[in-house]
Amino acid sequence: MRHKNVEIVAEKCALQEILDVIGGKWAMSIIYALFSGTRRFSELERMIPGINTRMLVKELKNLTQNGIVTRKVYPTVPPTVEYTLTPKGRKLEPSIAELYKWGQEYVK
Amino acid sequence: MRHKNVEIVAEKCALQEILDVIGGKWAMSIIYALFSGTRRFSELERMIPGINTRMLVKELKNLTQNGIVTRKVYPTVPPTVEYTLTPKGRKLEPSIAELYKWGQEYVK
DNA sequence: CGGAATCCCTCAAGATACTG
DNA sequence: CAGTATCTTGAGGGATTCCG
Repeated sequence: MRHKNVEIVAEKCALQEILDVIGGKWAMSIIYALFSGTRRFSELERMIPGINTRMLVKELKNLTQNGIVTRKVYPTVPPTVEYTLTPKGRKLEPSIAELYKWGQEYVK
Repeated sequence: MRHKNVEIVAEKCALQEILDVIGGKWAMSIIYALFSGTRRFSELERMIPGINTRMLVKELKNLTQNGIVTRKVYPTVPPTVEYTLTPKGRKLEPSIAELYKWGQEYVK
């Protein structure tokens, strides 16, 4: 008999927070795009094929509220808005980079 | 000017495969539970609070089809079914472990 | 024990048009 | 340019019952 005691894993808190951040369909793509540095809204839109305005806005708002990215507005005309990863967000880099590596190794 | 060229990131293939595997609400919990070794269906059910039968079945089927876990049936009465990570699945360990660490560091 | 089969429902995600 | 504002759809997920 290999497993006498079944330990409880995946207590809600940690898992939920993680999935709230990277669980969305586009969150990882956005974070990944921001690894390369600060980006404007339209840059992100062009870097991530298939995303639409509404989803980009929504995810960026979510990431901002979760303390993953910061949003900086320049009062220009037309408006300029820049998004940057926070330290908390940058700490996701190793994990996400690893996941991408895994994906590339195992896709077909 | 910091970013002359906007590189395209997050091509669909890699990202889609990754999210098909760990994007589901319970996938990460299941994979995480299997890091500790082979588990029976009912063990997983007890290790992951909040999951229900249907979702566990569904995710395990998904993970099996994606080559993340293997399913072994023993013709006993009552039936015994064991789930184990494949090498491909075990290669997710570093990334997911990192994510959990991140979650624990940054939850509240 | 390890599922399969139903029913039900919310909400994530898409498309599109409009605006300061 | 960087977003709102609507409308719509389908799939993800939950609860429950039944079965070999």
